[in-house]
Amino acid sequence: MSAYYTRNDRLYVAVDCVIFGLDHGRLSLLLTKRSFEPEAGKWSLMGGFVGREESVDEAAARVLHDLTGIADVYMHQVGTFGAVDRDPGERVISVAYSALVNIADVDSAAVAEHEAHWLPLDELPELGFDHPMMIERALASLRRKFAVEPVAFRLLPPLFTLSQLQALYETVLGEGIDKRNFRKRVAEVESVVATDSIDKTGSRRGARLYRFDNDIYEQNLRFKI
Amino acid sequence: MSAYYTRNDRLYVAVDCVIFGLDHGRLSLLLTKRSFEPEAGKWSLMGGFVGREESVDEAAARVLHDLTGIADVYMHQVGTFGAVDRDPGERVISVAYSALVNIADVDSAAVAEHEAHWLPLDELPELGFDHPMMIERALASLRRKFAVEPVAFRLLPPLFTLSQLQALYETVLGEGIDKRNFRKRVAEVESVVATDSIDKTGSRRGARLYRFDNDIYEQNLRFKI
DNA sequence: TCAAAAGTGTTCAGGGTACACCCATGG
DNA sequence: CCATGGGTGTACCCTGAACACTTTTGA
Repeated sequence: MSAYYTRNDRLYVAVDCVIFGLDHGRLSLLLTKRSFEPEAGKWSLMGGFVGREESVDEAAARVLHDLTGIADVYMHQVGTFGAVDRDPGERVISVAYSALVNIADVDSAAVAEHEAHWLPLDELPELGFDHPMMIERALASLRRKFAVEPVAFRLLPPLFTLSQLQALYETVLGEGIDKRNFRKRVAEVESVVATDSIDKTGSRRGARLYRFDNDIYEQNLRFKI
Repeated sequence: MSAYYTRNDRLYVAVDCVIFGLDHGRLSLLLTKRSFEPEAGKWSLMGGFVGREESVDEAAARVLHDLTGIADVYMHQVGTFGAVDRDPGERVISVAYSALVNIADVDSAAVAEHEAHWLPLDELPELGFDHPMMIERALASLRRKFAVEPVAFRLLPPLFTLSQLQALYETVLGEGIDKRNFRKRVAEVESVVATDSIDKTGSRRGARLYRFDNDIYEQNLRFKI
């Protein structure tokens, strides 16, 4: 360990996870009720400190894994929040991450242990710290991603109906979509493939189930270059 | 000062600035040759540590101001780089910022004092740390911004020709643009206004000078809502 | 007079959007 | 038999891309 930098300050660095999931068709966040100071009693994003021996990305993955039991989750940085007074207790800089999970994969015991709950985005409670800002930014970047990458399928179960897919797009993009135009577009995407299964839970008639094929998606990507 | 977090590690937090400028028509970066360890002798982005009493954004603005003498520069976060071994000397987490400046505004004395130089993007020297990755990410986000916001004008002098503007777009987007189509598009943008001045330095015939009117831009924005 | 950059319109194709009705089934 | 969600095709418009020649003037 060298002394190049000894004149400078060391600061606490934390990560906070904005965890998106689709709960009964509603876009939701996994939030916990804080049981300790500061901001005890308020809802907040799940967070943790970055240790000396782990990268920031690793810290985020660790926090998410502790809470949900899932590894290898799709995460990306939303931004770093570094206002001097953002944490009333101490000077803490936080790197916010956004994560997309399929709710069925979540270990409900781990979630219960942390007193975490899925709360729909359009009915969020009051949140502590600068977490509302983080969520806003995460949502904005989610919208952008939706327009470019096939991230929707990370929120959906392996088999899904086109109505579920459309509803998800409508929620995230915040606007209605014409059913025929939507299906026309999906039909042109080879990586969304029809299966032989039918979902009978959503309607009397039953709806065909589709799956997302990542191999096909990546092949088509390569082809474009 | 409380003791909520005393069990956790404190880390050095730095900022690094990817400073874009247009030098003789070429998109360039302001880089310095490091005179001290670690990575002494290599070129690097201009950086500095975040102090306990300043926000991360403030630290970035301070570093940029020290080097260029400019305040109120357009900056935004590119991302946080937190690999454990990214700095060979110590554990340092760095938040990269991108800045767009008009080269004429730069205080050349301050720049010289820091042994900084404008180096064209397509002829970059070997850089230390993970700075190449930061530059790559900054460039990607610059391209995205160019497609959405009128950021080009932050790199150009107050008066510019359409050829200069087109050349800048071509450099940043990395592809040629048809002159007539480009001018047609610009003509539809009310915030780019023709002036009565003519630039005689670039051609025998002379080219009309244009300016960007931010008020008009913002009025049109409001109108769209 | 000529080199060098400035400036100027039209045509066409493809993608995006608007729009309304029949189908299958369980209760 | 009917309520409920599933599923399907067409016409039009508008944006984006391709494309080449004339103008001005300093040297």
